[in-house]
Amino acid sequence: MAKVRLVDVAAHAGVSKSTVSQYLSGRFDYMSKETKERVQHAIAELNYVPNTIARSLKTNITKTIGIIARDVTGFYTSRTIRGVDDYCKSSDYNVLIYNTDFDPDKEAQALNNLRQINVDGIIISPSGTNTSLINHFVEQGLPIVQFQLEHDGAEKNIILSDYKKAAFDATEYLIQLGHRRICFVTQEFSKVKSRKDRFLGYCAALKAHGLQFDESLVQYWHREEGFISSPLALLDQENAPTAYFTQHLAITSDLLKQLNQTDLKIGENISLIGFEDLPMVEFFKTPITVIKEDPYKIGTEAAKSLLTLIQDKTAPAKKLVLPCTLTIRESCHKVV
Amino acid sequence: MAKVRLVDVAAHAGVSKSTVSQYLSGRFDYMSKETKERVQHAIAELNYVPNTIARSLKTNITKTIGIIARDVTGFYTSRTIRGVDDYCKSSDYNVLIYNTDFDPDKEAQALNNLRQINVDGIIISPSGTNTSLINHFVEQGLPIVQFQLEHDGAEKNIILSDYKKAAFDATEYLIQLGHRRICFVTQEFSKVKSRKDRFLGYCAALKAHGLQFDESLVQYWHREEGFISSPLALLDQENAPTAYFTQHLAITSDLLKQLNQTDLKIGENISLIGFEDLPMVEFFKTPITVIKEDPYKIGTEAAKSLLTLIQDKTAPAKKLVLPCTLTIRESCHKVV
DNA sequence: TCGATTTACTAAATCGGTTTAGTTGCTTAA
DNA sequence: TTAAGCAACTAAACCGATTTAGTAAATCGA
Repeated sequence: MAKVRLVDVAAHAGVSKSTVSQYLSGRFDYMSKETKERVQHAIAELNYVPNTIARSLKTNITKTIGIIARDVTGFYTSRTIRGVDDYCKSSDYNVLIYNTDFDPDKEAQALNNLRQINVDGIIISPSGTNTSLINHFVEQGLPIVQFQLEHDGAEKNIILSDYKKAAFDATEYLIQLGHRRICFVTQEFSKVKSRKDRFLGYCAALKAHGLQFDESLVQYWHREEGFISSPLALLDQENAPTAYFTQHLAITSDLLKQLNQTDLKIGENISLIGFEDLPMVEFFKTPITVIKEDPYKIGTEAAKSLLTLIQDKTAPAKKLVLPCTLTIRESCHKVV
Repeated sequence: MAKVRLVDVAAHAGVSKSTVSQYLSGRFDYMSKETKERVQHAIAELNYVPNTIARSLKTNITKTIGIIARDVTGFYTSRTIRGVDDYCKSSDYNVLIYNTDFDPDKEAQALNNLRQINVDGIIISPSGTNTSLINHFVEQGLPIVQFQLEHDGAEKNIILSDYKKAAFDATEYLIQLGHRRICFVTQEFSKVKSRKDRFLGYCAALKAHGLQFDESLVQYWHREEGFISSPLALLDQENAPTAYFTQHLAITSDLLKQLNQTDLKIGENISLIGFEDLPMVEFFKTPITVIKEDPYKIGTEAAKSLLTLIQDKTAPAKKLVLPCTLTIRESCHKVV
């Protein structure tokens, strides 16, 4: 049973290839009702399924996009991917995934691969290292939408959360609970706007409430090396912090591990507030108060932007900033 | 700057298309060293990147596979996908994802879509409803590997965990802690071998330790409707269970919610053991003891099997059953 | 020395569609 | 009456590779 091709349908219906092709793409401009029905019948009878690859070769449209993100396994990434996928599937696009594990080389590899196989567009959580490659592709007409991380020179077509406001809100919430010394635990952020914004939000909240910014309360964490110096060490000094504000899930998790080894009780004599929601948090010893983003929505919005760009390459660049929500649970105590 | 095609390379190197093509596919059988170098040069100079689509059209090879699973967002699924993806990427295959959300229609849709776009193979966690469609595709020569769920009439090329032994081990562990009445909480399993196996393992352990099987200790859970009757109700009856053995993450989670609303203390006066590991379990009020599968490995093994099948369609069908590990945490107490 | 091999290539068909530029037979309008 | 216009198609070029069959020159064996 050889595959049924368009020619077979044409022969069976007694028309030309062109006519069948027109039929398939819904161009009925000058097609008689009778012909239309004959083609329709032939397709049904032969159980014809068009060959997508042949079509792509001619049209240069693959109906496939790629998503490049850190790790499907992650809470945030998996939800973003799900959002992207749902939106794409509803518009008949397929999505290819690429995990980068924060590795710029893998990211570059992913970008190049995706271009080589002619995807119609790419959604990427950029490391910042491949900005010029991305821009190069964009210039060549390959639509790319970014999310999660904003870097200098790459502010177009990007979906983000309102990190600054979120950090402001979280900090203010702690201040209103009576905290005066809030430890800001972050990755190095000088080159990443999305991380800097959080810091700015933190500072703004301090200022708005007449609090002095204290350099020593900014603690750094590194993806490979962990904490540069343990944030818990601060507790032994005078003017110890009463709250920790962690800037993403991995940091929250690492700090949580450390806190669990002390006698401190989170939500009683030490507070913790984190960026990004956690899975299964309802079963935690102390459910953690967090700034929630909406990764699923980020995914759908990114996909929406991308498909718009694909359909109309001249569409204006779009930067979308989604609100975050402070989700209060039990990890922050009142200070008197 | 028009795209560089194979003809351009050929012209630039002063050879024919065929020669360049041979070069690209590494068929140097009768190629002079000089020609080889000229082609190499031309490719480098023109920055030539082959058009994958054109190649696919002729070769009928897309170097793409599809994975159909429940939901990327899930702990188990995301890890399986990661395994599949890692293995595939290392062999230069791309992977397309399809989420089914346990919906057989979406599953059928996914299968049909993937076939239409000519993927080289499919990895699927089958619902059981589309067995004939799957078999039909397999007969037509499309390699398919299944995982996670085994159904009658679909026992070939499948990667599973050793559910029976795992359930035996978990049950035995509870028995050795002194439990005599263990509530087995499960989805309806009559049509799903992978679920039935767990039940058989449970029964076997009871029998091995001279315990009587009690029908009333089997409780059912349904994906949409939740518990058919609350397993907690059993606690009010005489001969109440002292332990719950939940058959997958969603059930564990639902039961956990219910238990958290009682005065019972898990690991002190009620025991809970679950199938499938949980994320962030180290931060739980009571870290749950579970039977761990290895979804990542299931993914890599599934991909490995699939690529083998793709490379050699006559390769023998392979059924792989991976061991599980009982990971003891703090949710099971001793009964005296 | 001459046909048979072998080496090193190439021409042309092919994959299965899309699309452009026609073609043909009827209607219209002047 | 006749050129223009239009409806309803179709022939053939094209997308960019792979692959088969074939060719010309060099080498080989007897």
